[in-house]
Amino acid sequence: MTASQDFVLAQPNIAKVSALIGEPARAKMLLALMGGKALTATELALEGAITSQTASSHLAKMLDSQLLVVQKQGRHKYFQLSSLEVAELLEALLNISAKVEHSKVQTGPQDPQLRKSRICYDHLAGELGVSLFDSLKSNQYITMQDSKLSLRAAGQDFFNARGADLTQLMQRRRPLCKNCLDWSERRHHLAGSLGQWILTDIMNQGWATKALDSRVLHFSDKGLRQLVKTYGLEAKA
Amino acid sequence: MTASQDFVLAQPNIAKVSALIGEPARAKMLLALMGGKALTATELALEGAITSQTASSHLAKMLDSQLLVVQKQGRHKYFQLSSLEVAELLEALLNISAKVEHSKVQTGPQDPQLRKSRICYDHLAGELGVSLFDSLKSNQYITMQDSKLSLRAAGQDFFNARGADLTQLMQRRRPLCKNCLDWSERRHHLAGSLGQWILTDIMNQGWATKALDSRVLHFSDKGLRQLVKTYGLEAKA
DNA sequence: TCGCTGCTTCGATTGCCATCGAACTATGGA
DNA sequence: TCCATAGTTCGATGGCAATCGAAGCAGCGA
Repeated sequence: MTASQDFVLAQPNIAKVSALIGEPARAKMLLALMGGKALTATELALEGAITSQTASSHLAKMLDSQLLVVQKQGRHKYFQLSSLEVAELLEALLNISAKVEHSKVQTGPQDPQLRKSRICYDHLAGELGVSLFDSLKSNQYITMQDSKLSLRAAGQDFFNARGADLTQLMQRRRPLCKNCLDWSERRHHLAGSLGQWILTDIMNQGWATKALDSRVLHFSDKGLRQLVKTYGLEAKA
Repeated sequence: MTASQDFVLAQPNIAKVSALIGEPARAKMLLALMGGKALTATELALEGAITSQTASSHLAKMLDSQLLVVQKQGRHKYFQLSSLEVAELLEALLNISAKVEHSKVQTGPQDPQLRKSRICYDHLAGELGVSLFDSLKSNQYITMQDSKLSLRAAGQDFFNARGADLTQLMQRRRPLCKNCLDWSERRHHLAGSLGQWILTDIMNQGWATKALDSRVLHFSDKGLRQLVKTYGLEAKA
């Protein structure tokens, strides 16, 4: 054998991972897991609209290639995305796909709930997510330069006053503020550890509840008013 | 028909795009295009190790879903990735795939050339890319906070002196400095419009030439010395 | 002990799609 | 005008992988 033959092309095999996501049933399961909540095999089978046998086979494959992780609890198995990177990969795919489909004369109607406010793995997305981000910017709490975000002094005061432990948030490896392109709105919303804190806070305050079966976030009337008041959201045109 | 039925689940179809990339021959073609250069249908067929008929069918599909764009020149067709976003998606896939394969006992040897220095769509990657980035940081030309990069005054002077038109670079929509995780090194290198400028400069100075058939960048001895001297790279351990 | 439910394994079926040979069109050069 | 090359279209083939029924295993409660 020649040495040069041995050294031909050793790129990571992106086809394998991509083919996994490329199967419709698996894609549906993965998107369901973008809600951030761990789901059982049966729930995921429902999401994928397939029988539990088929789902079992799919889930085994996704575990094997480490897209998912699993926790066993009694006779249930709870699946989750294995890492933030997987969520980010899915987000990148959502964006490209949304763009492609948009240019091809919009077909079906968008789910208005999903469009209004949804969970993007661990932070708030959709119309409300975008408005909130706009508001933070117009208050100069957060400024953007070259698509990089900074939390200004006023913003630090604001979030400290709301009870966020910014020093602790900053110590994490992931950035404090990060923008995340929204596939339904084609504008940015706030990700990063601060984005995560805001969503947690919304839940803790009881302003909204997660839908059981999707990524939709349901705000109560009161919760929505509180959100608008707290962050000074613009009323929607 | 009930209204609620109409509104069920209207997420972008990520499976379609992902399935496209999930086919090995197509994946190879896309990775070849990560070199940034436009390639003809025949060249891409070679990359994918398939006949031109098959390649034609694949290319038509990728054009249709707007992963690629094409320019006709006489009897040749030159294909390119359609946007920076597609390149970023591929990069995300490379990273996840590299991580997965790494955890499964490294199989084949990595191509040492590819590992040393390669083109990542429009900027320099591989060992040299990482060293260069490290050097820019240790000189305080660029600083990192929360994984966000800033070009400091000293760095602005440095690049201005090298003939970069920073004001023009900053006016583009994409960020000036952006870090990009390197799948072979598992560390960051410099992307963004400045990263692009550096690669262009390397080529203009004649320090390196693109390999005809891959993403590998070949530095001449002299070019490499110049690069090391100019950017003050550390000698490799 | 029994039965219910969550999940997995096995095997047979099915349908899709990548593949290539052959034949075709189009461009450019001699 | 004729030939070589780039790319496409068509049709037949083959292989792979998703699917589900049936059967099995494993917790859990009564």
